[in-house]
Amino acid sequence: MENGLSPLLNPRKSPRQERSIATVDAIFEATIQVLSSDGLIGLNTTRVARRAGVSVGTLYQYYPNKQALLFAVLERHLVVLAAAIEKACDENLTARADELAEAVVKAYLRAQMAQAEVSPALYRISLELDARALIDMATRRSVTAIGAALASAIDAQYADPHLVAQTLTAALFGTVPAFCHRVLAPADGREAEKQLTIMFRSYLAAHQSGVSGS
Amino acid sequence: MENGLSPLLNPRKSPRQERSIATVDAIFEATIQVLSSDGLIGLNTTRVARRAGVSVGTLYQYYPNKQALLFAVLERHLVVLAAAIEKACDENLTARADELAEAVVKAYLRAQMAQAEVSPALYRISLELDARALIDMATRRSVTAIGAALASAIDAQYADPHLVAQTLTAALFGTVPAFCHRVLAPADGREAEKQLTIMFRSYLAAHQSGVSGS
Amino acid sequence: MENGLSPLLNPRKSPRQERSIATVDAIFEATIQVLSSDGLIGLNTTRVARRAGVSVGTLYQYYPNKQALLFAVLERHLVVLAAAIEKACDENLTARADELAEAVVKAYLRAQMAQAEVSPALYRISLELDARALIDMATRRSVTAIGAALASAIDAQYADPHLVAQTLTAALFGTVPAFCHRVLAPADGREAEKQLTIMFRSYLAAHQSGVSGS
Amino acid sequence: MENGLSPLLNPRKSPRQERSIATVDAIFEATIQVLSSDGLIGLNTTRVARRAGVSVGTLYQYYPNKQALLFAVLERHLVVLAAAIEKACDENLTARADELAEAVVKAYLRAQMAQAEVSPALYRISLELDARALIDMATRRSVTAIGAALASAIDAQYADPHLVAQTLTAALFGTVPAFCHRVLAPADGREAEKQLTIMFRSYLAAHQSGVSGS
DNA sequence: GATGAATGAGGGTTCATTCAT
DNA sequence: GATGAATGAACCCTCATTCAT
Repeated sequence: MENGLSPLLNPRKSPRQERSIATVDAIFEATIQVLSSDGLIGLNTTRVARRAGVSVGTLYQYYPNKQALLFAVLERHLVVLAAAIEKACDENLTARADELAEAVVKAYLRAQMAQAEVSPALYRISLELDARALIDMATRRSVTAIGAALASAIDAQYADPHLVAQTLTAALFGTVPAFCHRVLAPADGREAEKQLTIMFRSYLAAHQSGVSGS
Repeated sequence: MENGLSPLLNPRKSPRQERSIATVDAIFEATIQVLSSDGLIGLNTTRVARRAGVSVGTLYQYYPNKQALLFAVLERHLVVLAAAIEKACDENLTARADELAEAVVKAYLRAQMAQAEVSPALYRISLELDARALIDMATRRSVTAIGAALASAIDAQYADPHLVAQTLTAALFGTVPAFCHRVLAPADGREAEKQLTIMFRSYLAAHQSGVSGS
Repeated sequence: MENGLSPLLNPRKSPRQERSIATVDAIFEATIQVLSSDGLIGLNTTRVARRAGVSVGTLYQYYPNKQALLFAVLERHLVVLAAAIEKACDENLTARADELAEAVVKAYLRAQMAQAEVSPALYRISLELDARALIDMATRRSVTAIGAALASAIDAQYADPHLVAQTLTAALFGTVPAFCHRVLAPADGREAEKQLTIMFRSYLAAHQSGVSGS
Repeated sequence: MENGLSPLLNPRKSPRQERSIATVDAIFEATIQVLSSDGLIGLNTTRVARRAGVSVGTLYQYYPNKQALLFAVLERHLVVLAAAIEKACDENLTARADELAEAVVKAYLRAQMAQAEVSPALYRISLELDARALIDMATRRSVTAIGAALASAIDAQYADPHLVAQTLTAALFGTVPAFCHRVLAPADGREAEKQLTIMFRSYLAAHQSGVSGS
């Protein structure tokens, strides 16, 4: 919240506020569009404003600076991802570990795909200075949710569910973008999902039986 | 610490050439330093030149433009990573799958750690336009090496070693940076290595026995 | 002193547009001044902007690059010249050839003199790459106008009025600058006009009688 | 001479001097070649040196700076033109005026054509600061030579042969380049020569009969 | 004398941000 | 509140010229 602006959460609004909100949204969407079509490098405030159908001045009335714009977009992206993982975990609180693995992988990938347009550009942003806080937020939520689900899994005990959750989160937030960026060339989404699911399932299984390598 | 520029590998060199090589190297190292300390956004040719102790003009005598500078750094990084993986695979061509998994994870992480200074910044570069080719090169080498090692593994058959190799490569090139960037906060390198090894081993084991999920 | 930029001829304009127009004109005039005082080599966008009393950024809001600036100035110069010749021809469509010669020479010289400040510098521009199109435009207009006037001249027939028109145009656009640039040192404008008129008249007379040399 | 350097005239030379002369010539020719192929804008000292097969340092040993290089080329060009005109005049000292006209036009055009490669670029140079002196030299020689020839022409008296000579010189040095630069599109050299000759002849004839316009 | 690596001032251009209207 | 013209610092890059070797 302190990082930039997140004006997306006010419940009640006056007519004037409604217009404001429409404007904020227009700018927000324009940012995503410009990001998709021109990339991070091609994104500048003038372009965003034009695409949003407002003037630069107006843009600066709602977002204090360019970073805030990008942070807002990145934030929503990460919030959506985190929420998807949380939902999958909540729905599998008392499921078997392999069902959990499948659910989490599917949820994450579905959320990613839904925002496929922007995500490449967003990864650029997220690596820029100070997005740390946002990413921490998202991964923390993911780790917490997965950890809780593991702790309550019906079929197994984990020595360190937090550690396992961290690993899965890292693999999720790390590997998937790698898949996306055609590291895995022929990998249509389905195949990626399948392989990741296998990997997660077997990793969880390994931890259940207490194997701890090296 | 070779030299980072292809056409400079001649064995005999005049004093003048030596000076050139020293300069190229200085610029190359300065790029890494500036990247580490100021980030990709804070990197500009003037700063790099100053840090290298040369003038901008000199910089442009050896690198045609700013991108070339960044590419050179990224290229060396990726080449080192790919070579490390290849070496690990070669040395485990007739080993068991779990030994291979351990070796590859270890090799990759060691190589990463050795270049820890730069790697955060490099991931920024690699997401910029046109680094595609370099990344393709590195991942292709990784996939090929791992695939070959799997095909010749002593203890198992894989229905699709290439696919498995691709997945591991993606997990490697994707997850590890995520680990690095404190997705996994308390994860010291050791722990990351341990968990990744477990994950890889179990994933390979899953494929050996023919489990294919979903 | 119109405005030098095509899309600004709208009759009604807001205060903001007026400011814009004033700015464009200021930049345009500044370009001419800098060209006159510092020459083509000494002209740079910073200097032009400063002389116009605006910032470089503003300059680039109205002219996409330095060339565009120079082209705008050159274009207006050539348009004025071409218009002057056309007017002289139109007014002498049914005159005698010697009257036409006199009128054309006088019109061209008058137009030149009126812009004497810039013309030296402009000839530098016109020799740079891609001014071809502008010069073609101007000479084409001149050739067409003179050709038409010759074809309708009351006292003579020309075997090839187009060729004659081309020659006169070349002599006009070529010789006069040479005069200007003190090839003809003591030649005040009057004398140049007189001699050129004689030359054109006699050249036309030679063609009337069908003499075709060599 | 004072403008830059003209090291082309030393009659006797030691072996060392011979090598020097070879170098100077190589640089000189390289300048012309670069001028022809890359234009004035594309000409820089490094390129010239490379084309000459020497180092920049060497170039600067023979020419104090870039201007000197260009001046040398321009000077030779103008010297050749002036010499051609002088020769034509000398050979027609006691000829008829129309023969003189023809001879001068032909001589000038021949000389131009012989250097056609460079002349476009040279006109760019000649318009840059301080080529004034060189151009004055050439035109003065032309005016003097033509003036003398007119004064001794067998068939006519001229009230002011100097003025006539100046006009012809201006037309020559001015119109011809205009012809060259396709003001006169279909004008192959022959046609240009023919028309110019007609123009000069008739102009001279007009002056013979004492017509003085306006 | 010859070399070419090094210099660095200077040029063109961009763009985040401001502020008068 | 909205506008968009104006700003100017900062960036990338070039090239005439120098000088240690």
